[in-house]
Amino acid sequence: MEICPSNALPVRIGDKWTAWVVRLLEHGPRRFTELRKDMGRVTPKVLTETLRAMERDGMLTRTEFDEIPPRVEYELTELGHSLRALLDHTCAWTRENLPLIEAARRANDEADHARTA
Amino acid sequence: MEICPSNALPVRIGDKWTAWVVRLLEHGPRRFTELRKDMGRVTPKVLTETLRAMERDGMLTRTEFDEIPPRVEYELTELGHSLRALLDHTCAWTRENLPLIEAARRANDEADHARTA
DNA sequence: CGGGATCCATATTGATACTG
DNA sequence: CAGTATCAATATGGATCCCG
Repeated sequence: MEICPSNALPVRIGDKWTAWVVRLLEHGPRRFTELRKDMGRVTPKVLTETLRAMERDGMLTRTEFDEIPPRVEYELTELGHSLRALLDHTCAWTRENLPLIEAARRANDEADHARTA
Repeated sequence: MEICPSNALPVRIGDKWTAWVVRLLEHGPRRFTELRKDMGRVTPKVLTETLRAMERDGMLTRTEFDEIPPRVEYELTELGHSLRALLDHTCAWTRENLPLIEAARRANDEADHARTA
């Protein structure tokens, strides 16, 4: 799945991994390890922190099943889905404008380099 | 001027002060000290960093006038104004949803507290 | 006036190892 | 499987002082 470049710049939803989690949950509940495997390199600690923060803010629910081996599922709430809509919007903006930003950056860096040289 | 609560949660545009700068420049160019005075407590170092980063990304222009005492003006570019539009959108989302987030937070914190007690 | 330079406090993220 | 615990690295922001 392609995550939009919003992770690169310049709009951030929550902390570093929040947007990613929203994307991975947008089509239904997922398990801890599924999330972990689909997100670049997240340590379990950081993923747990992210999920707990999102749960606290009402963005998702955590459901623990009483089985062995254990199973826990995370699912977006309505509020979480509303956040997804906002994410879509910022992704659209980023897709449209990131090339302009990168062009400006290249131009400015080149100018700086010319002045230094 | 009332800045929207997006500084609090959960969407961030650029670094900590970027959104603030966009707001302060949306009606025209401003000078360094004007910006500084209107933004809570920013040290000149951090404000300079913020402005330089935004300039590099093509969000604003920096114009130096050859006068004594020195005068420098910062002004949003078209790209900067487009960022302002995105900011408006995220502010609207936040205004709508922040109460829900805070309610969820209170509810969860209360539940945790009850479990601890 | 508009910063630059230096040093410091803290928040955020990651690495690694271990467990009910 | 789904985490927790501990420790370390780093990025960010701030304090303070100084200068052309």
